[in-house]
Amino acid sequence: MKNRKQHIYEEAAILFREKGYMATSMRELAVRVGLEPSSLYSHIKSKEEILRKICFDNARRFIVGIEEIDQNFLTPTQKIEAIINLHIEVAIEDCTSTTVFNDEWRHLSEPKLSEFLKLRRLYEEKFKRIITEGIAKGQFKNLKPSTVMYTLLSSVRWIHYWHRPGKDPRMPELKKEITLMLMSGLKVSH
Amino acid sequence: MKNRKQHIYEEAAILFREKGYMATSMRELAVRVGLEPSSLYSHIKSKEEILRKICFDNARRFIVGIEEIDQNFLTPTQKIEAIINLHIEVAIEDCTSTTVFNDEWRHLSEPKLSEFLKLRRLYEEKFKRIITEGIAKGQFKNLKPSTVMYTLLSSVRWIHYWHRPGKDPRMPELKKEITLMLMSGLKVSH
DNA sequence: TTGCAATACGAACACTCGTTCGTAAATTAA
DNA sequence: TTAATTTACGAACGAGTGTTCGTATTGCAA
Repeated sequence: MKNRKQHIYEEAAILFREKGYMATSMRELAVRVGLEPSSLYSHIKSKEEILRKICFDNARRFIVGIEEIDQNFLTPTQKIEAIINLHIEVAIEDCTSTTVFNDEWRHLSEPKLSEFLKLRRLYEEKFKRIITEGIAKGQFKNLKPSTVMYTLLSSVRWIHYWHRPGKDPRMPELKKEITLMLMSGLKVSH
Repeated sequence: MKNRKQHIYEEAAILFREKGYMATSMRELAVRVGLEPSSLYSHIKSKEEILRKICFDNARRFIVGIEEIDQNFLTPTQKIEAIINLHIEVAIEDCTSTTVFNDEWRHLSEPKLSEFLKLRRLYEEKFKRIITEGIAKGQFKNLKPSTVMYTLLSSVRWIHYWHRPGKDPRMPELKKEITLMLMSGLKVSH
């Protein structure tokens, strides 16, 4: 039983995904980890601490991701394509915590909730700036940037939901198809 | 205070949307309705009954909607466009119950849960059949129908989340932009 | 081996949950 | 009016919640 702490986080992410944060009890989590409920608290401070870690780890991941993409010398088209691929990759590789990150963050309590929303707004601003640039350069259709962004961000959110953990050989194909569809919806038609 | 029952359903939908089904207590709902907790049970049988009504009313609405669209003499392109518009309209017109329908159905208990999932599968089959037809007729890109469907269904799901109840004059524009973006991602490029 | 820190446990606490029940008030029908 | 039905209430029940605490047990360094 090496690294119990991480084991707890992983099983919690699975449970939070399966039943939601609120419907998951610490007693249930304890069973999955193979401990008594009280023993969990030798490793973690609270239930919400688990949620916090999952949410902020994911937030950081996406912010680092978009910053790396943004500082490369790429066209707006290439940047958006890279961002879409980032979302697909994370959703497939770590679908449990992606679900939690997407759907359970609202159960964070203040002040962590505001902190999380601030990070998300930061990410969205970067995203929108790239879209605006693409429109200005005539590469993208002239649509409201926030509409484009929300539509793109939403459209990949079924993956983590439908995807089962484990390797799937059809992943590269899936990625290609989604990217093709979304990008040709975004780019100007000639 | 006419029609208390409906008032309860409406306030419940708002609360379920705000905090989620699990995080909403009957005592909280009672405050919103202006009753004591126990008095709620003069009108409803249980908390889950409320969730059931919201989920199945919405399911029916979409199934009726897609059937009406499907039996008209329309091209696959026109049908998918109509379905996308249906989703956008419902999301804007009744964003509270749409949120519940989308995110809280999993808290239904058996056998209602299976019943709900059966309805959803029915809807998805109809949806996929139209996509398959569109591909066969050379109107749509040759992509996996389920990938197309999930991407389309997901991509409109930010609306009910972001939209605030009440009339919004920018709605027709929003609808046009989303439809344009999604349809040009779906259709073959010439 | 001894000593110390990390880990595990059982019991229990304070609280919230959805719901029930007997009864009183309000509304409607006669 | 009276009689019957619907609606509202306060109190309470039983179950489940996250968490704490004192105390064992374990694993590891000296």
